[in-house]
This record gives sequence, structure tokens and C-alpha cells, in this order.
Amino acid sequence: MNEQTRAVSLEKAMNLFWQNGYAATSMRDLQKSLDMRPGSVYSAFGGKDELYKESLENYSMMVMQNIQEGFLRAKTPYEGVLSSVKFIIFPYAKCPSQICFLIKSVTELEFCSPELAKVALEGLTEVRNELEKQIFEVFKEDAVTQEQCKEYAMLIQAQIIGLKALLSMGFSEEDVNKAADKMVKKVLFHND
Amino acid sequence: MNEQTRAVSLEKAMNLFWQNGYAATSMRDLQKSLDMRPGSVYSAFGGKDELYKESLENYSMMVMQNIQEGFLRAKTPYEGVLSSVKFIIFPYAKCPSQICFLIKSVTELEFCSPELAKVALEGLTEVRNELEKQIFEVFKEDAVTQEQCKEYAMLIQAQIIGLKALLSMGFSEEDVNKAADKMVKKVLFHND
DNA sequence: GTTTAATTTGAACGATCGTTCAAATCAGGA
DNA sequence: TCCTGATTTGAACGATCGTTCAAATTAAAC
Repeated sequence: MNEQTRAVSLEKAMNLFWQNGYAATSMRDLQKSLDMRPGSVYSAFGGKDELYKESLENYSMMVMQNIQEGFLRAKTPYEGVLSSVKFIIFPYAKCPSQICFLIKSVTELEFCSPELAKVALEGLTEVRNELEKQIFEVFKEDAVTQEQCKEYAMLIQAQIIGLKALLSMGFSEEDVNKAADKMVKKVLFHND
Repeated sequence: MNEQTRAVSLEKAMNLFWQNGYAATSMRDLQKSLDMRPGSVYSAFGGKDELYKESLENYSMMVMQNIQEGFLRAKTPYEGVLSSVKFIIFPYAKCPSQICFLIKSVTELEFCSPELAKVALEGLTEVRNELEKQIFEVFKEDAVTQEQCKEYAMLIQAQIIGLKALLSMGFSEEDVNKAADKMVKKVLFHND
């Protein structure tokens, strides 16, 4: 199996896991979606756990790449942070789930398979660290400590998770989008 | 099976489902935890889906009862809202998971079994409506519309979900507790 | 104490799970 | 064209899944 088709297959596996979760996605579902026979899947990716792990890493990489590029494209650091938040909340058109794959994984697997949950947690930390760096740029000319930016990043990440949950609960993209603007501003600029 | 022991069994089932999720909790796990034979479980609760549904309803009831009582005990409406938020974030000592059972259910089941997800969504709506009522009391003497309170309730619920996620991500109760105070205040009082 | 109704038991069912591996197929060099 | 090593195939394995139901046990009524 060449590298190109492997990447396409991994994308498909990720989408299936993302939508249905670890336990509810069977190897047979994956075999069907990837159009591969059992043995081929095992030879290309190892077992279910390994495939899930790669899916998580693939997701993290995708998010990191997009928020880094989005930040560079933005006119101001603040707009950059906002674009990162917006990308994670509204990643792309045909998303298999409104919930971030990493959070969904931690939620499902924190007790059943801590090793996989740990991989998801590492992804969340990576993203949060990137947000922290971006937030630091917003306050570059002010006297805002790294520690403060770390706290902001934590709060922004919590906002993202909460706002995405609103989408799963049926609130409109418009409502959530407005709420995102409002909450990011409140976190970063209303400190009394 | 009498009513008392049935309630105890339901509590145990809820805790198991809450911790491990729907798919990763087998009927055999439940049979062991409830110390009941397969047939007895089916006769008392029906199948797995019905038992899960009852667990969700039991959770919603427990949360509703606690936030209603907490609000009544509070000295001011604002402290009442805060106590509701705090109860959902830090419900009780030996909680099977940091994530709210309702959100965990929606996350896991929104695609695999929409009927169960719908029950969880109804629970979330019920809680949000109670929060809205409580928030309305905070602004009783100001000119704040029902519509505005509805939006606040939505945002507060998003905060709760995000902050609880921070706990699963390893942040300390102390950090999350401080963040909760801060965010509730920002949502309710910083409108510019 | 006997009979009847209600409840509990646990072996068993068919389906599906993740995984394996001998056999079939394919690709490239001689 | 034949050989050889790599890849792909899919039937099959044992384990476990949710669920059933005849039989055993318990409770209630007389």
C-alpha cells in the first residue's frame, strides 16, 4: 500500500472513529469503509488501537496545521486567535461530529483505555500550547506574563469545548458564532 | 424486587454507564454490579436501552433536585446560580466521571442511537431551563428580558461543560473552581 | 400443608466482536 | 517464462455481545 492511499484510508478511518466513537466502530465497519480486507488493515495499521491512535494523531496534526496557518494569515494577533477558535468550532463543511475528536476520545476512553486517552490529552495540550503562543502575541506590547497567557489558553479551550457542545445540543451556528466572539473577548479583555 | 432495592440497583447501573459509557458497559458488567442474574435484570428494567434511559432520567432528576434545593438555600439569587453551577461541576465526592453524564451520552450516542441521545438532550434542556429561571431571579429588579436570560443560561451551560472538560484534562479542582467563579461573573455582568 | 401465582435463575442462542494465517495473488528481476 | 519475495485475501477462531426461556425457587392465598 503506497503512502498516498494510506493517508486517504487513515482519513476515512478517522472520520468513522470520530463519528461513532471507539467502541461503536467495529473493524468490519472500518474494513468496509476503507475497502480493505481484514488482513490488509492489520498489515497496514496494526490492530484497532493502533489505528485509533493514528487517527488521533492525524486529527491533532490537521488542527495544528490549520490554526497555525490561520494565525499567520490574520491581520492582527487577536484576529488570529479568533480564527483559531473559529476553526476548531467550525472546522470544515462535512465534519463527522460537532464534538472535537480529542475531547470525544478523552470522554469515552479515560477509564476504558487510558493509553488512548493519553494520546488524546497530548493532542489537547499541544493545541492549548499553540493557543497560548498566539495569545502571547496579542499582548506582546502589554505587560502580560506567560503564566497569564497559559490561564487564558486554558479558559479559551474550555470555551471552545463548551461552545461546540452547544452545537451538538441543537443551537444554531449563528448563535454559537456570536457567543464565540463574545466569550473570547470576555476572556482576554475583561479582567476585574 | 421492591422499590427500594430497585432504586439502589438503578443508581449502580447509572454509575457504571456514566463511567464506562453505553457501548463499553456490557450487560454482564451490569449483572455483576447489581448482583442480579440476566433474566432478573430484563424483568426489572427491560433491555440495555431501557436501563440506560432510566439511568439518564435518574441523573437528570438528581441534578434538578440538587440545583433547586441549592438555589433555595442560597442567600442571594446570584449565589444560588453559583451554587447550581458548582454542584454540576463538583457534584459529589465519588463521581464516576468528571464529565456530565448527559453530555457524555449525547457525545457518544448522537449518531449510534438518536433515541437515547434525545433523552439526554431533554435532560440538558430541563437543566438549562432551571438555570434560566434562577438567572431571571438575579436580575429581577433590573430590566432584563426572558430572552436575555435564555441566552445567559445557554452560555452558563457551555461554561459548565467546558470547565468540567478541564477537570478531565487534569486541571486541578482549585483552578477550575476559580475559573468557574470568574466565568459566571463575566457571563452575567460584563456586557459591553 | 397444599396449591397457585410471581419471581429468580443460569444455561443456552445466534450474532458479532477483534484477530489470525494459510493460501492466493501480484510485482519485479533474471 | 519462470522464480521469488511481498502483498492481499477471506475463511475461520475463540471470546464476548444482548437476549431468551424452561425450569427452579420463592411468596401468597387458601
